[in-house]
Amino acid sequence: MARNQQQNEKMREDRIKQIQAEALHQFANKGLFATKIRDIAEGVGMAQGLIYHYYKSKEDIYVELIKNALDKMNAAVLMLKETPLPPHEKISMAIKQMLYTIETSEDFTQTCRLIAQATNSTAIPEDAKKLIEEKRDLPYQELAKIIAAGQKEGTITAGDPKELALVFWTSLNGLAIYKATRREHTSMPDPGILINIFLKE
Amino acid sequence: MARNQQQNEKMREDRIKQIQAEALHQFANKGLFATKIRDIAEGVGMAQGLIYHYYKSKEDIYVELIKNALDKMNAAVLMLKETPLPPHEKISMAIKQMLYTIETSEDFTQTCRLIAQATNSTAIPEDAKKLIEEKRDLPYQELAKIIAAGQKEGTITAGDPKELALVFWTSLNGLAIYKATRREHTSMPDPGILINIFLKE
DNA sequence: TGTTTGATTGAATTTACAATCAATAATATA
DNA sequence: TATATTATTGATTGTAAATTCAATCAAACA
Repeated sequence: MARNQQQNEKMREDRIKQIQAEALHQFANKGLFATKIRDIAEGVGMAQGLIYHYYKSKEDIYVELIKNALDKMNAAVLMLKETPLPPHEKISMAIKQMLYTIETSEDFTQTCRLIAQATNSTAIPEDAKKLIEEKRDLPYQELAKIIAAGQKEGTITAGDPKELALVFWTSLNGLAIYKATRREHTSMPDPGILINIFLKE
Repeated sequence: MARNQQQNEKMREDRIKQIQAEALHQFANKGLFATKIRDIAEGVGMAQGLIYHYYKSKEDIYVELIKNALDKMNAAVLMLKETPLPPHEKISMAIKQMLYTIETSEDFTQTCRLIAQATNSTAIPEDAKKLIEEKRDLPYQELAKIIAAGQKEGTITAGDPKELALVFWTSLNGLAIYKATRREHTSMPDPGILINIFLKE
């Protein structure tokens, strides 16, 4: 009836991955509205029309990327949560890890950029808004829990855990965004600076 | 030859201020491309065509707003520089001041948002890119100088002044952006958390 | 070999919007 | 009052871009 099922699906998935990769790159750099379907198609090396064989619309691609980005971020936070380390070591590990990843992974900084753009604009698809609404608070919440646990142990600085978590996440996020726009010219600060905010010496 | 010069110019300036205020609001919320000239015109309560009596193009409005935003930000930093206080007090004053302004001034958070969006997109007018290139480094540089001076006096934490300045500015910026998208629901952290990063006790 | 299914193309269609423009209104000055 | 000047409107124009579509291609399988 049809060509080999597995091959077919593999091809389809490959194409979709290509489109996603190119779209992430374009959306992260230029945003939803300045990115043209033609740009994405050209980037992948296919005709514009073919994009619509795989996605219903530009917005659909965008929404899927937003979902993936938020999920990836939250998965990382949940992994941190599950790591069998005392709270203060979780915090210092997370800081080092994130700074290193910002430094080395363009994919990661672009993901941060995509989320930042979406979070800071009211002109995004309804579905994207819902996803952000649902998912953006998890990092703050989980970090606040870790911080509170560390405070009980006496290893983490005093202060409202939610406020500390807010500073933690916005700082690292801010650094990722900063880095994204100056790849070559900058490097991340010493993790010690940030670790100092949270750990008692 | 013409109607009273002063009155004419006053009217013109008022109109321009109206357009700027509305455009800042729209651009900050939706970005350059999602904002339509009609949106701005409707917001001010004028016909679309009239916008073009005051500005050559949508991009021109945008570039002017970017310029104003960067200049405002830099003026604040230069004022801090000139303030007759020892370095560590400048830093703690700046932190308190910025957190308070974020909390109370929507105009300020929107200005931060506008700059953030522009900085994070490659799809902005050439002129805007140039302005950003020229002007965005001043806060980092001036803060680094203040920090270095405080370190000499022994009142500010050790560490590369540039790195500390980077953390300072990205953190506060990150908080402004965060606040912009959640006006009612959040308040800023205790300034002490941030002050702790920079001052020796 | 012929049929079916999915991949692919690029031209055609449609829509949305920036920018222009001709016409009108309001006011100042001569 | 007549003229000049600027403000204002909203319809018109031109363009760019999203989406659709008819046609072709390639591979599997009967």
